[in-house]
Amino acid sequence: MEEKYYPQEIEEKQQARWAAAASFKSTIDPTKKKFYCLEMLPYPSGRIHMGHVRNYSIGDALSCFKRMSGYNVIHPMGWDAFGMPAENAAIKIGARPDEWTFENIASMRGQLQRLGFGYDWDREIATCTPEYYRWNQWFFIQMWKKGLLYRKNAVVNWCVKCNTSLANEQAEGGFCWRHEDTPVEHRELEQWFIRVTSYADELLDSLADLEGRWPERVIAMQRNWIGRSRGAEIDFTVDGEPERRIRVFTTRVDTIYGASSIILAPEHQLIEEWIRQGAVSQEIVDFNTQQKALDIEERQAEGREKVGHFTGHYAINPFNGERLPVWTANFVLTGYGTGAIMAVPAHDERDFEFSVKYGLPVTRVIVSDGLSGDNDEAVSEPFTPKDDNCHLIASGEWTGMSVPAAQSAMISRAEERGFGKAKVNFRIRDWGVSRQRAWGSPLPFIHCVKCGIVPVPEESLPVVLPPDLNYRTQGAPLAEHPSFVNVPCPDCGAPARRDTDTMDTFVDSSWYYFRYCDPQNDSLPFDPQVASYWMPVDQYIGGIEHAVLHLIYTRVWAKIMRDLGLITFSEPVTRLLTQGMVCLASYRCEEHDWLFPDDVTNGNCRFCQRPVAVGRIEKMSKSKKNTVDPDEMIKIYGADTVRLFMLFAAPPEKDLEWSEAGAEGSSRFLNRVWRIVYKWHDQFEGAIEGECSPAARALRRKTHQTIRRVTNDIAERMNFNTAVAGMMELTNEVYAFDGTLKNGATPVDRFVIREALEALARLLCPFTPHLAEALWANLGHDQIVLTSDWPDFDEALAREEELEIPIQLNGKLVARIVAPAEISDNDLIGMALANEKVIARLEGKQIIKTIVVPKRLVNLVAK
RNA sequence: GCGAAAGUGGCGAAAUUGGUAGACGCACCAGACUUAGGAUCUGGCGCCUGACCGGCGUGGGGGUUCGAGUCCCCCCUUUCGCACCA
Repeated sequence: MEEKYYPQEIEEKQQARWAAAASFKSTIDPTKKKFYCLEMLPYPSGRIHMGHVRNYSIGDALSCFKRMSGYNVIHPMGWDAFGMPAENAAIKIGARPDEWTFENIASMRGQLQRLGFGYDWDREIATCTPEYYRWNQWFFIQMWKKGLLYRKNAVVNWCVKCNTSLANEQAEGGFCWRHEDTPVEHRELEQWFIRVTSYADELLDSLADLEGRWPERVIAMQRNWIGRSRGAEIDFTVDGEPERRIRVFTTRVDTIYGASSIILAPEHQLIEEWIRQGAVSQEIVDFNTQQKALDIEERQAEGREKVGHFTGHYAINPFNGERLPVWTANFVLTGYGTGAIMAVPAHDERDFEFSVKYGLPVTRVIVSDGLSGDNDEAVSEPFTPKDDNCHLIASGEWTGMSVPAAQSAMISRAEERGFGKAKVNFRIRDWGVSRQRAWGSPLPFIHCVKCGIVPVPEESLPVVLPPDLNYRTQGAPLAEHPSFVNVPCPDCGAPARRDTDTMDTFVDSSWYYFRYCDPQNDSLPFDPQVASYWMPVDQYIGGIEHAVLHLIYTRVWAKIMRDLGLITFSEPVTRLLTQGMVCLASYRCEEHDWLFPDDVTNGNCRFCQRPVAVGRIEKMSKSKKNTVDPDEMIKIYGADTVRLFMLFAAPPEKDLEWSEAGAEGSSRFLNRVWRIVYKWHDQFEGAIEGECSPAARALRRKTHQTIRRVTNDIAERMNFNTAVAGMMELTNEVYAFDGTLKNGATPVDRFVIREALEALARLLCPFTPHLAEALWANLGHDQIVLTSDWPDFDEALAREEELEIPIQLNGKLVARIVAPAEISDNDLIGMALANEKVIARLEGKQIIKTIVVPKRLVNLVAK
């Protein structure tokens, strides 16, 4: 054994041993319980960053622990390999996207291997290979046949930087998800859509099953995103044109007697029609033109003023025959509900604001129970509770009914009379999956003038992306590739055109982890039998940023696969952990923007000498110039230290601040472990279990307690940070015991030390696998420790013999006494009462009550 | 504005069921070893009080309890998500 710890040497050597032994290869074994541990696959940008290191350190620690605990673990890795950066490289430097991508994959795979993560590389996939995207195409054809995929002309979100359309999830808040400073535009395009809305109810309802297993935050975000609201659609006829109806959506049909106007979105088709017919004033025409010209950002600007105009038309309230003015206004959204609302100013904040501004009447129709309520007094603010402690007033025959009762009764009436019906609306939309990019999965469809849209026959899949595309063109590279575009129609043989869009890359990541189960299959995306062994994923680990992107799409995809008969379950991910970000302080100069730490001297900008705002601690990012390169840290400290720090510095779901001093602390600990193992590794001859000295017994106890604690911290809570703290304590105890052996160690002492060090080596496996492996070998073992058993502990040896028991007087600590662990309550009280401090403090007082919590404390209540 | 989470030493954090607040680590201080140490080992380290004794202490205020970081109510702050969704 080397006297000093040389991490780089050890790491290379142990990685070679694992590779030679195929330590992380997984195969189906029906006799063993499986555990599928999955981390979100990276985009092959070229370099891994600290966020990846953290993500994968967590996953690897758990995988290793589960493997050692007897599970048949599958722990795969792959590449989300389609996407914009490769295409940009093609445009900027003339690279071939496939070559560029595979080079990046090779270098990142090397980085992951140097970190020693235990992946089964035989299962590796890259989503840009025809062997993979072929199955995207296959899925699309199955969905098309089932009506789950369709094509329509639609107004879509368009990012000018990506130069493509985006799904709603990718344009949240009006900005592109990849370019947070770029507002999306509206464009009208013919697009492919996946019918996500037909799963909306199920997506929402089964979130309840994920509670306790998925982070509350993610569940809340998905609930909000799906956004189900139950209400009714009610038809108002246009006054004077009884055949023409305006359908509104409302969740508060009970307030309909308080409606004082009907408001249409500027894009509403009736407005368009009236404009065509010249049935509205020039004012309305101008307003309409102006509103439609605004982009999403402008329309959503904070505090935007509500603006509207009276159209000159009226509509009839079907419940009471009242004649209501029809307006058009900017705050009514075209994409939600019917694009038309009934405004009830007394019971809706937006309607109130609008109606007050334009002098529309405000009529109360709901009041709290116990109040009579009338409309003699002006309404000063809207009253919006929806609970059943309110009832209706001034509402004809419905007056006096509770809100929920009125809602169902009024919907029934509308249904009877044919002017309305119950209706559930969702915020979530169908998933727009067309992308006007070339580096993506081609769509397996052919457009024929005679036959329409014809799917490519399954036996001719995959539709391969041509390797010789010209990316440096104004137009679409795929459309400019004649032999790709011009194909005969599979049905009639006439000349036809291939679809030249590609799929959203979120399609690739929606099902990639199913492919890991059966990565070579060339007749199906995966064998259902094989998937039924490994799936669902037991633990998924990744960033929160995918809460309503990937994590919704992948739930949808599983339900689609279930309906295609490929799987029998509906939720693909049993447990989800969203790890915190890796952060570092950032620096910003008002003139030179973000600065590297090296460009800040004495708090001033190196370029302009202006004082630098010592920025907030922010997520590491290139644009903020606060990144730390994992490779450099590995060179300095070794992979084990970097991994240990990632797990020790904070609990996994919390943000973590990278700290060089903290990394040094982790390194110091590993060196400390190494040194004590070095000191003892050849001292175990004649070691024998036997009667221990008190100090030796204490160390044994600590060893067994530590095994118990580390096991529990990982298995029950995934609190790797406290597990590490436990191992540090054990190490400290070994040093303390070592310090007591000035006069030499007995054979029993040697046994106890070996037991502690072997336990430590095995407990370290999930955290610092290379070091653990090297220690294990140096302790005289031939087999690979990472694939050996997790240590057991002996409850009897872990049990404390004596306990320090705090004595409280009226809940305040007055003394601590040391008592045998198994002492009776009465004896413990006796010891407490005999304590000097207790006697002094009790003087002149009477004990009223005594509380004993066995093994924890004694509380004397006295007056 | 709505929703969610969080607030504990100089710092990162522990405290698993209401039961010794601050484990473990960083930084700092002292001692030992040493030619030297930014190595290593040992000790100290919430605040006030010179030490003891004692008092205070988990964002602030109230409450429940023998006992509250933990449970309940009100308030403040921060972070995150949503943001005209009728």
